[in-house]
Amino acid sequence: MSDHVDGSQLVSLIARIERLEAEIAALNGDKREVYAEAKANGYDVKIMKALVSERRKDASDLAEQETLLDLYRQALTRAGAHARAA
Amino acid sequence: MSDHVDGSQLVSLIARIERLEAEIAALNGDKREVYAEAKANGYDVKIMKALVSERRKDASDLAEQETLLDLYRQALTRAGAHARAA
Amino acid sequence: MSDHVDGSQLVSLIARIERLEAEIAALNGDKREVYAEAKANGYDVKIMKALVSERRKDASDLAEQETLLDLYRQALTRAGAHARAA
Amino acid sequence: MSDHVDGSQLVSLIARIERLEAEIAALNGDKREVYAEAKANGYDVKIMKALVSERRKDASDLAEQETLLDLYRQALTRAGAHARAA
DNA sequence: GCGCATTGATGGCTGC
DNA sequence: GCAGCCATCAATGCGC
Repeated sequence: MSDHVDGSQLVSLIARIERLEAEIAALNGDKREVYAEAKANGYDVKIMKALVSERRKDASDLAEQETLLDLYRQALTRAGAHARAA
Repeated sequence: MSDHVDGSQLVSLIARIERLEAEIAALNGDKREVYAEAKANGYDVKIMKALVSERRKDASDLAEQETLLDLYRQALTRAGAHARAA
Repeated sequence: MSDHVDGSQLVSLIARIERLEAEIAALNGDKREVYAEAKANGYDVKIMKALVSERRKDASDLAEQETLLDLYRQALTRAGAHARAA
Repeated sequence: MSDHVDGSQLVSLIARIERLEAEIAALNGDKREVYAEAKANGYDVKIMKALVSERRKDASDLAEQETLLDLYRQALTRAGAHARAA
């Protein structure tokens, strides 16, 4: 009897999860529609996505560790690393 | 002057996208909470996720191409293919 | 002078990474070719991939926690959860 | 008898795929080692990955559609879109 | 040209 | 408490 799982609680949990996933799927559908509309109005969807992604990053990175990245880039340049560091 | 993009329309589109993404993020947060609650009640989250995933597949696959997969499995078994087809 | 990165070491590390990534890309190309060949011989690529994936799982899961998954499935069935736990 | 699959050919194909996947897995292991070594030498792995990714992109994008992206950025700026296009 | 499948990147979780 | 690992999510590339 010990390997007996409380079904009704599990049902409830699973139901909540599936409800949330359904809502998420719906919203993703909406996103797709917005992009479709954008394209219909002559915008380049790929670029728009890049822009959104950029804004998402900027929001979190707070001016960023760009500094360190620059430093590495310079180090790479100084040392050579020509032709894709082959 | 042709490479001039209608800013206000773009703003609107981007805003709608970002709104949708925010809602999706919130729902994903909710999902995480539900799983946390499940875990707190002694359920195995990994298994639960497998179950949800399974139900998702079943919903779409409608009895499935299981047939063909079985056929391939049998072919593999018949011909040998022991120890991971090494 | 402290924010000075040793360029030659970085170059070496990056070069090794890029070498590895190039080899991986090549092997992925080979995989694609094998699948193309399979398709040319009348096999269903999608099913084959499912099979390979299945074997990969089986290899790691070692008979698995199928037990617990079954238990959850049963609990769900017992309690109802009809129509996708709506 | 028609739903009979040539087992030995399938075995061979699957075996080749699994061989390739094993090699790829090994190389990915090597990559992980290189990054671990980098970290041990004081490099910031996350930044290094960003750098590698950047170089990967640069290689393919050939100077890029940066132009259009800039245009969109400007349009956005002109029109307002303050505070994350809320 | 669209949708899907794989691959790469980020973030959460677990073990030390 | 942090580092390493794993699982999820976004993004690119391929096939239909």
